Amino acid sequence: MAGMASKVKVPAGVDWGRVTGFQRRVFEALLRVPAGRVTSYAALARAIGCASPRAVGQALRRNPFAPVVPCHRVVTAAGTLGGFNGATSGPELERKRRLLAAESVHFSRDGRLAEPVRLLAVF
DNA sequence: AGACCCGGACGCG
DNA sequence: CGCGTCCGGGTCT
Repeated sequence: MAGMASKVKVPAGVDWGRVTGFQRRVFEALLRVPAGRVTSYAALARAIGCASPRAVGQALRRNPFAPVVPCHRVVTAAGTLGGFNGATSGPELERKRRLLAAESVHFSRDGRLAEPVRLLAVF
């Protein structure tokens, strides 16, 4: 029985044929993170058995299904925003912050997650 | 084959 | 506590 690990329904418009196997694993795992919660690159990597959080960031950067595949729900393990759409600061990051704010995920003035409890270490 | 990348852990000052 | 350093896996050229 292949693909039984996840019960998450694949949203319309998402075509796994357009991405690599690794990207698919990342995206499928990410689809389990609900609005109002976030996860980290490291946690996401762990969830799919990958030792390189950076490789996950790489996959998310090239996410062709945003925002259906919610790559904006991935922050750094330290609770800072991380990157978005190839940028680690500037307007793009502001966009990411606003997407999260719309899901009741807020950041303090020091740039860290206001409510760390919202970060799923495992999922 | 080489460079690049949306991170993270660790070591030091 | 804040920095520098190295490691890591995957993808693009």
